[in-house]
Amino acid sequence: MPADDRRRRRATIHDVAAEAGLSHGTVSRVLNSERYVSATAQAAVEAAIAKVGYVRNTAARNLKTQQSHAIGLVVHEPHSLFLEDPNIGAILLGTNEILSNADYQLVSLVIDSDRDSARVAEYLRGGFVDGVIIVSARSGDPIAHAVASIGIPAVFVGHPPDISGVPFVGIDNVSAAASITSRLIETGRRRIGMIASALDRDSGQDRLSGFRQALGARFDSSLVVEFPLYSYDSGLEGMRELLTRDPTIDGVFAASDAIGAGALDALRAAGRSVPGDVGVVGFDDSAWAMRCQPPLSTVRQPADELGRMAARSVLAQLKGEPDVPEAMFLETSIVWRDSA
Amino acid sequence: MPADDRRRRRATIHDVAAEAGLSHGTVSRVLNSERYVSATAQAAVEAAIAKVGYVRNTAARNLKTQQSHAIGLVVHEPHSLFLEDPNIGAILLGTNEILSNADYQLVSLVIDSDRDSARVAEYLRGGFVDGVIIVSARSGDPIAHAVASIGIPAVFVGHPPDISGVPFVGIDNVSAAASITSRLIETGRRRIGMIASALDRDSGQDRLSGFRQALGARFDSSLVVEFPLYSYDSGLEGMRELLTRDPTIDGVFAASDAIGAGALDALRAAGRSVPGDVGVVGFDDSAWAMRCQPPLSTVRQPADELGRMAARSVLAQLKGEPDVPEAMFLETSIVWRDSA
DNA sequence: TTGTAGGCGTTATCAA
DNA sequence: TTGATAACGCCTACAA
Repeated sequence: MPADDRRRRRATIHDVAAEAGLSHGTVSRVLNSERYVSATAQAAVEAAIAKVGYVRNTAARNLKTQQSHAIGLVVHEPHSLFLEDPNIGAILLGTNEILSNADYQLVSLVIDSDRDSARVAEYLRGGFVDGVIIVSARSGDPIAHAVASIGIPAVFVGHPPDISGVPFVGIDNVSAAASITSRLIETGRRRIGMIASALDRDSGQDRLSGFRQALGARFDSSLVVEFPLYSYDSGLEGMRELLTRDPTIDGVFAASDAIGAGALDALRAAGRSVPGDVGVVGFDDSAWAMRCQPPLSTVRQPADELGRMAARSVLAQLKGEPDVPEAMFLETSIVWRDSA
Repeated sequence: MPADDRRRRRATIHDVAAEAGLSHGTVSRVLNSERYVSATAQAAVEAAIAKVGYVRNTAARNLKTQQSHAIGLVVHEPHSLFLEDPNIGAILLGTNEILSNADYQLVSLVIDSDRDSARVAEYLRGGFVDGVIIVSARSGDPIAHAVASIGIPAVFVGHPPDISGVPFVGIDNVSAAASITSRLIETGRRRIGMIASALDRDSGQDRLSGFRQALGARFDSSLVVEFPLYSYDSGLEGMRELLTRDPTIDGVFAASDAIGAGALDALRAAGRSVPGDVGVVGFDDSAWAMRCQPPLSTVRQPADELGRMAARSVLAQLKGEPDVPEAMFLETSIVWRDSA
């Protein structure tokens, strides 16, 4: 193929207009499928577009319309967890699906430091995106507050405890946690502990609440250990600690599957059998759960659908739809495997 | 906060100019840190920018400069694997780090179907990105060919066997595979098989070549099974097949850790001990490897650095640097754990 | 060293 | 139903 082909100027609306023998105004109307275009004009324009290989110049469109046609996905998570957390990937994919069908571009913004935080806040303020989806915000999260104050269309996937007025989608962590804890009780466990985590987020708080609620009077705060991150290491260390506090412990609710996997390994190292000596349950139904020995009983959360809902919500806000619901909960279910 | 604050028009270069008592030409020069700006002007402009809260309008800039200041990251991988493959996330993070420091926006483009393929090709052709990084392309990949023909600055992370002339970064899969296979031999395994995968990619092909090369005359093609995907299920099924073909098999090279994890589970189900009866090694040093029972000996590949290198390469091409190397290899190392 | 003016490719208003 | 025409905010010759 000839080298000069590569550098050929991109076709504009004017080229299309010339080719079709019409004005660029008409071409623009066809492009935006407005009313008042004759069938003849329509056909001529379409043919011309194909002929000259026209594709719309986004920069020009964005400049004129004052919109970026992009939506930001803010993930506030240390890099290592970004890779480990199965929900984030699924949310990303679900979001991307809806957005790209609606001709919006998804821009991922990963925050891993305070510097990133400032950079992203500036980015949002700069109008680089028309809307924003915020995943796993914590209380006191600067981005969450920036968003609330900028007044840009936004939606939280899981909401930070200290913000209101911004729509969010999520699951009912309290009842899901209560429900899986109950089954630990029903299978006869007497001394049930929890490895709690991410208490600066609603998910972390609510899972702890649900646990407490299910146990009622039998709740024993000395059987709860807390860690900042939903990670394997938290599970490893947490389980060791729990074993020290009460060697007779026979049931554990891990706040995430990664934690559950760590707990399982700590238990094995301590010579306890699962589910024989100790029953363990997790949360997420991530790849972790399937891979553990034994496979983990856990709560399944529809992360991809969460992403889709979030995307639909921003889109609705962008279109100025009147009744965008502020809270949307999706159903969870329990997957019963071998660990309890 | 007053509601009208939210809708206040964004400051432009003109506002800054007015505030600073200069022309917008000068302001623009400061913004682009050009020569010929007096220290006085510089200071005045900077103060004015802070005062009016100016942030540059990307659309206008892009329209004028005919550049998008965005780089596409094309990931050609089914959604399910996108979530499982640890390398992809790490590549993404590495890429993002370099790009955002250089004031470029990373746009992730996930391809999961032929329709996506066409959409993305169109996207690239449309000038939505100034350059593109392509991960895990296969031979015959339409995107890879589109990129080559469009002539847009590009780089492959791992290169498709049938394209040349486009720079790529990668690891030496052949020698890494040969090296880990050798250690299987050195530890006394006699009947060594391989669960190969992704033979339509250089990584898959090369790992098989390395395996074959290490075994030399002892290579036995009946001990090689092939699967399209680097997945846990491939490992499960592949190991079962291998066991059927030769029950005396005592060594296995899994083309990825996910495959290795599957193989381990199949072995356990078949009542074989690892590393007692059978030695197993993987590839990637992903989270899978650590979590297996027993932990997997494997090849460590620096995925994040691969991402950084790729990003630097497109940036260099964009700047028109003369000697952008066409092939860049990064070192791998072997992580010896318990599975062999 | 600074100011002025023109145009990047759209969309959108207004006449025709 | 269509065609002119004027912005959108910025960069960049060129003139001063």
